[in-house]
Amino acid sequence: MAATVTAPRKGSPSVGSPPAGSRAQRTRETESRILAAALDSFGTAGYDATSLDNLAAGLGLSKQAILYHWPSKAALLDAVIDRACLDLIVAFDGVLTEAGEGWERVEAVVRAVFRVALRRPELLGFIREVSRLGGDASARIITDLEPFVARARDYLSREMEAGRIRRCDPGLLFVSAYAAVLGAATEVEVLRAVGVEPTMRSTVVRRRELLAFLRAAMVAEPASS
Amino acid sequence: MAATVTAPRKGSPSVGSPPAGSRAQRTRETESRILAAALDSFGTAGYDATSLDNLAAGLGLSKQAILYHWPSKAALLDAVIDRACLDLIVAFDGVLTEAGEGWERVEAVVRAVFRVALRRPELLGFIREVSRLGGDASARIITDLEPFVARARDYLSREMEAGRIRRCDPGLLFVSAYAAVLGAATEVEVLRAVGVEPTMRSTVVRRRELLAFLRAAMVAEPASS
DNA sequence: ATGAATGTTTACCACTTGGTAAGTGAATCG
DNA sequence: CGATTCACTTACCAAGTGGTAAACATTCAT
Repeated sequence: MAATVTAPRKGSPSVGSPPAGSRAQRTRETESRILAAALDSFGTAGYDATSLDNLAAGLGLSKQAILYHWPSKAALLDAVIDRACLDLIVAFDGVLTEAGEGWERVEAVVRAVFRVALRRPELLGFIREVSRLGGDASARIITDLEPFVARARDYLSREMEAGRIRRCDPGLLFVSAYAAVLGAATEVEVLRAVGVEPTMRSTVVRRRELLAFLRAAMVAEPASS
Repeated sequence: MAATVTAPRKGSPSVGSPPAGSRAQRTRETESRILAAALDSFGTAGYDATSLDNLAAGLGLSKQAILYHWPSKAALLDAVIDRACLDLIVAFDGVLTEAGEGWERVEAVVRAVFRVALRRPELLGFIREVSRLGGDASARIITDLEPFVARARDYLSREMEAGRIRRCDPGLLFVSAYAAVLGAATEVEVLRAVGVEPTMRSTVVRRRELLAFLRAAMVAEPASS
């Protein structure tokens, strides 16, 4: 654009100039940047409120650069869904495989959710947004997260079997817990409504409160503090 | 809706011919119809995905008819918010004033929420949508529902005082319960994900399950079956 | 009846939307 | 080296978007 770069050799600090790696590598990186920006915007502003033009401008690209990598906005959404689900699985995989049994593990998962809610709020917002959009998008996210959900349900079933968690329909228990956790982690507006400013400090309190709530609701034997 | 009006002169078969009442009355009715349609569309399709043209067309009006009653789409949203909050307060007022003490009353509220979720799903969807939009809209809904929320919080405080409900921060307990209830009532996509088809029958089971969940989480003394 | 207020429509506008077509400069490959 | 593929841009479009202006019909007050 500005400089007369004939021999990039030495990474000129301007944007887009320095060819960092192989072509395929740079392409992948561009796609990754687009996906990250789209995930952010979809998850915060919403899908409808996100225009390809704005998205591209924020990345220093033109809209057609995006449409080169994906044929349509809907296709981009699909790609973002896959990416978001991958991120989620990565974020939770550790907690789901390690972590102890019974309540301990549930607590670890809740802590993981709050960690994600703090560090990457757009990710949870995006899940909400997609399930709001319905249709193909919802179907896709369900498919993507199916193994994940299955593990959670199986885990709950086993814990019930072992008598460590109150016996009930594991699917419905999962929904209740999911709703409570995601809500407590993301519904900042509601928090404001009840007079709780969502600061970092209050988040800690909120998490503790939610854990007590969940513990009381899920654990089988009455837990004497 | 069709016949028996005074003398529509020649009843042109087109819509909107029969003048039902006084002018002011008909105006109010038109505004009410617009608000109802907007609430429905905002609550299901979403605010951004709802165009004034479509909205008007669905009512047999033109877009400008809407813009006559409210100066902008944002102003219409405000009006819809007020209306939705009014509907909510009406729907819950009975349960909040009548209904017994302690757990009994919580249960009555949860039943009311599920009733609303079944009969008027768009209403709860709209609340979600507005809190997602943030900004002025969220502020308005918070203001509108403030007395409502205050009553709920006060109630929880009193019940804790009386030892009927587990002692904790009433605001945070409210959030947890709110998230769990609204989620269980509205997150049909998540339900599908865990293999629960949201039929009328399963809704009953879901409500019972949620009540058990909430009861375990909230009630102070260990409730023997 | 007459004139004003009211509710609504047609016409129009500037702007944005997702998407297409064609062109361009650089990296890659024969 | 030359040809080609690749990643991307500029130019453009038809279909909407919320919103304005003005004309029109009906109802109300006088």
